[in-house]
Amino acid sequence: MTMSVPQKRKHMLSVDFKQRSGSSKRHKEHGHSHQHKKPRYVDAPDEEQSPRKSATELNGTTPQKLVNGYKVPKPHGHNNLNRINGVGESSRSKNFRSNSSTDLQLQEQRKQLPIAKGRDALVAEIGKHDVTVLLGETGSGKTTQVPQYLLENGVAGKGMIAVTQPRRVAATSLADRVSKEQGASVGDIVGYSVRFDEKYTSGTRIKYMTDGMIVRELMSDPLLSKYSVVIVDEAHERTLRTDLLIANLKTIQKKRNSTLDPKGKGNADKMNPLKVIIMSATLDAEKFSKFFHNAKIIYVKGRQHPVTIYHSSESQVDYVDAAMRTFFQVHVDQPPGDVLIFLPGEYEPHFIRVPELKNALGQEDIESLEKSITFFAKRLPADKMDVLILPMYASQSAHKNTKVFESAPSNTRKCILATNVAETSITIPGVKYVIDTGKCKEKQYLARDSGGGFDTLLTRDITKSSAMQRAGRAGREGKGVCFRLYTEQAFESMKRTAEPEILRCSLTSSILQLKCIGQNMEELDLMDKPDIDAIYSALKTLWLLGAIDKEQKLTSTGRRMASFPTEPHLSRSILASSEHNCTKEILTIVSILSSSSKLFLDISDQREAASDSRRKFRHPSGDHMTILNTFRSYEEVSKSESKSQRKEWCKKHFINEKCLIEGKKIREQLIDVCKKVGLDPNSSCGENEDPVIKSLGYGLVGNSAFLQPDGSYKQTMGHSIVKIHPGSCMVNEKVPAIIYDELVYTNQIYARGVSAIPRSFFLKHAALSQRQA
DNA sequence: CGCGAGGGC
Repeated sequence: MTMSVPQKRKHMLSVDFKQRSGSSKRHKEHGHSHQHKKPRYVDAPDEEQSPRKSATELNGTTPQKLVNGYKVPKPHGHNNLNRINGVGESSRSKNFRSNSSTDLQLQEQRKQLPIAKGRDALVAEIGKHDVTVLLGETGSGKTTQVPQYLLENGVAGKGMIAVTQPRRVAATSLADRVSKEQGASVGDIVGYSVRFDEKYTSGTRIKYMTDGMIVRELMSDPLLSKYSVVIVDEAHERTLRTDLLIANLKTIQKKRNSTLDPKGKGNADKMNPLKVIIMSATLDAEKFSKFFHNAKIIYVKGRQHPVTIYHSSESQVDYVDAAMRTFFQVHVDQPPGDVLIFLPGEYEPHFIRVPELKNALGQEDIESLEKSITFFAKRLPADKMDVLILPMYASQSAHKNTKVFESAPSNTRKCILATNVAETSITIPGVKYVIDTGKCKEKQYLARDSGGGFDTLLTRDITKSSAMQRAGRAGREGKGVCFRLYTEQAFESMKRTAEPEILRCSLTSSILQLKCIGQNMEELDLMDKPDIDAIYSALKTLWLLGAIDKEQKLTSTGRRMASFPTEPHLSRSILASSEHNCTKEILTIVSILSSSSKLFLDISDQREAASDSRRKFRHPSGDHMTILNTFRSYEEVSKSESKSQRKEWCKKHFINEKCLIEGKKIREQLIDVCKKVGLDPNSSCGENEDPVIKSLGYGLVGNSAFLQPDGSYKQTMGHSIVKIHPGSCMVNEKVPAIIYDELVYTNQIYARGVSAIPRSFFLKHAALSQRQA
C-alpha cells in the first residue's frame, strides 16, 4: 500500500485522447447521405440541433483534452425525412427494471415516451401504406408502443400483430412489459412465442416472438395468414432469419394485398391484407425502403443521455494494454461510475503486459486484463476507490455472470470486461464510462464446393454502427463518457454496418427449410443474395445427407429432417438412430451439441485440473460418447442430490451446468418431434457404442477425415489437412478415420467434437448414396 | 502444446 500512483507512471504511460474534429464530421458519423423524396414533417419540426455540450474538464495530470459533446445516436442530417418529435426524460428500451408502477403511472409513462406525441400521425401513415420503415432511436418507445397504437386504433383489423426480435430475452421481456401497459397478464391480449416457451391464447392480439420462430411458422403457414401486421424489429442486425422473413413478407404481400391473382381472377386472400413495418436503427433505412419499392421512411426521435466521445490521438497497437491504462486514467481522475470495457474475446494471443506477472500470465485478453488491473489497483493510494473486476461473456457460467448485475459496495468501482454480449444482448446497470478497443471477433463461414466448409473466427475492426452502440452503453442512466482506443480517422474508415449474416454463414439449414415451402434460395427475392457457390455447397451437403435428390428435389428424409430444430447433420443422425436402435443415446448427444453453451468450460490456469477431472467421463471412441457419459453421470447425480449439490458436482468436475440444463430442455423438445414423425425416442443400445457412432456417421459423413501416413488427418471430402482440436479427448490419438462436429479455422484448421469411426463405414455409405441417387 | 464472438429453431 505504500506504493502509490507513481507506480502507475512507472509502467503506464497515459493514453492520449484527442478532441473530435468539427461538427461536419459528426454528421458523417451518422453515416447518412440521404436524398430522400419528400421532405415533410409529421409533427412540428425538431428544433434541437447538434448538442454542443462542453464536457467536464478532466482533473489531474492526464493529458486528455476536452471535446465536443456527443449524443448517441443523433438525428442530424435527417431533415429530409419525416420526423416525429417527442420530449421527455428517462426511458429504457428493453430491459425493464422495477415493476412496482401502478397502472396509472404506467399510462403516464406511456404518454411521456418520445413516440407518443406523434401517435396520430404515425398511425395514419402506417394505415396508408403496406410497408413502413420506422427509423427509431434508442429510447423512443417504438417497440412497445407501435403495436399498441395499431391495436387500439383498429389498424390491425381482426388479425394478430407479430413483433419479431432477434433474441429470446427481448421477446419475453417486451411481452411482459406491454401486457402490464395493457393491464392484462402475459398471454392474454399480449403474448410471446420463443423456443421452449410460449404464452398466448386465441384472444392474443400482439405476439412478440423470435425471428426464428416466425420463420419456422412459415413452414406450416406460408402466407402467415394469422397475422394482419408483421413488425420486424432490429432489422438492421440482418440476422439470417430476419432476412429470410423479410424476403417472404414481400412475396406474401404480393399474394395477400393485390386485388387480382396472377390469373386475373378475384383473389380470395385480398380480404386478409398484410401490413409490414420494418424497424431499424438509423444506418440502413434507405436500403430497406428501396427493397420494398421505396417504402415510406418515418423517423422517430429517441431519448438517450449525452455521451462524450474521445478518440485516442494515436492508434493503439496493444489495445489490451491501452485499455488498462485508460481504465486507470478514468479511475484516478473521474467521478464514481462503473466502467465497461469492450474486448474481442476471452482469449487472444498477445503481448505480455506486466513484466512482474510474466510467468503468472497467459496470453489472454479478458483474463490478463483482469490480472493486470488487479495488480495495479492494489497499489493505488488508500483514498482511491476499490476496484471490482468482473469478466462477462456468454459462454461463462451463469453464476459468474450474475455478479455483473449486482451493485458494488459504495466505495467500489465496478470494471466490467465484456465481449459483444454487452453490446446488444444485455444491459449492465451503473455504467458511466465505456472503453472501446474497437475490436470484435467475427465468425465467417467459408463454404467449400466439396460440400461443407469451415468457420473462421478472426479478430476484426468493429463497424461504425457497432462503435455507436458501444458508446451508447455509457448513456443509459445519465451523462456518460466513451473512450475509443482508436483514432477518429480509424473510426471514419470503419465500415458502416456489418455484413448480413446470410453472406457469412452456412446455408444448409435455411435451404432445407425453404425447400419445405417450395422455395429455392437462389430464386428468392432477398435483400442480399448469397454467393451461388455457397448455395451449391449447401445443396451438395443436403444431397449427401439424403435430404434432396439429384434433381435437388426434397426427399421424404429431407422433410422429416426439417421438422427437427437442429442442424441438418444432427437431424440426419437422429433419423439414422431409429434404424440402429439408439435414438435415446443420439438424442442426448444431439441435445448437448445443440446447446448454446459448451459442456466443458476451459479456464486457462486450471486447464490441467479440468481435464484430469473430466477423464472420468472419457470414452475411448471419442467426444460424442464422452458427452453421453457425462450426461448420464449428471442424471445419476440428479436422482439423489439436491440442486445445490448438483451445482457443486458440476463445479468440481469443471462441467457447465448451463449446458446440461439447456440440453435437457432441447432433449424434451426433440422427443416430442420424434413422436410426431413416428420415431421411438426410447429405442436404446445400452452400453454398446457402435450403433451410436454409425448413426452419427450418417449425419457427419461430410465431416470426416482419414489418417495419413505422416500422422496428419486429411478430409475425405475436400483437400484440407485438419488437426484435432486441443479441447477434444482425441487430441493425441491416431485412429484410421474420424468424424467431427465442425471445423474451425484459427491458426490452423481444427476439428472439434471428434470420434473414431471404422474406415469401412464410408465404403458402405458411399454405396448407399449411389443407390439413393 | 495447441484452442477460446454473439445469436436462433
